Amino acid sequence: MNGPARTADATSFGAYVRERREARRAADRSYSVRQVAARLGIEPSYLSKVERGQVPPPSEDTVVRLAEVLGEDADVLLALAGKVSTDLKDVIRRRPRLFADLIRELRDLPDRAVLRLVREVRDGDW
Amino acid sequence: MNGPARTADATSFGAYVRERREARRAADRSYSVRQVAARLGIEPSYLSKVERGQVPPPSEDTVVRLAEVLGEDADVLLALAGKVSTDLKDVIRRRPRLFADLIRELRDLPDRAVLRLVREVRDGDW
DNA sequence: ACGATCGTGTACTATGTCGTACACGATACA
DNA sequence: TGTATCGTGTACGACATAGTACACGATCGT
Repeated sequence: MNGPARTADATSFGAYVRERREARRAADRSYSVRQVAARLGIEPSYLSKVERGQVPPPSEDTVVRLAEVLGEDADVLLALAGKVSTDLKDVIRRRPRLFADLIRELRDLPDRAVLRLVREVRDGDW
Repeated sequence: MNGPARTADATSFGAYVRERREARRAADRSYSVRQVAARLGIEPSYLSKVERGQVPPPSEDTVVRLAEVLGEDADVLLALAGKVSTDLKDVIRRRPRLFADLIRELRDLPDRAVLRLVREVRDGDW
């Protein structure tokens, strides 16, 4: 049974979104809770509660739209929401043995090693 | 009233589980629906419905226990269930930019290329 | 033959996810 | 000064998830 320790940190997700939205707002008054909510197609009161961590982070779709509106990286925002993009999960699901092994192998390696791998794959002829 | 819980997932997952359980059963009579369900800590009628794809695949925890009982690979069984292990998701969540990039880079590479990478990481001094 | 075990049908439910609907008082600004 | 916009509180709901509980007739082993 999964305990509550596994739930996403609603507070840090919300705080981050609020901070980013407020930053945008300083330059563009249209980044109010109400108008951003309207762009996302959700209720203002709901976005308000999300930003204050009063409710858990929204669904994947909503988080992705939020990232677009705020000009943030969707994968990072999803991570803060305790989620992983469906298209990444699909990659693993299609070849579970291969990708499960690889990811577990890389789990404890430092950023620079993983980064080196990314570049190697991108530049080499694989 | 049970809704339209009919996915292609449910069918192939269930069929696979049934086939594996029956295979075990040929050598060991204790692999009946009832006794396996008892080992998993679930109701026999539920396992029966799962195997016939009448309900969606069980929770991650239950799928993992099922893999143990049947001697199957948990990641593969989870994949058939349309899921990805929480510990793999955690790896991505901790360094989303790094792992999102890497996985997308590897998405369309052939098995052999990914496998080569796994071995390279495992054997080399990273 | 008959009790133990089998697989499965029907009915029901607790909890989680993902929001909506509307009202209210505060604030901005023309 | 008024009205347009603001953020937020309270209440509620639809649908998904992940099962349980129990009964029934079939079948297996001795």
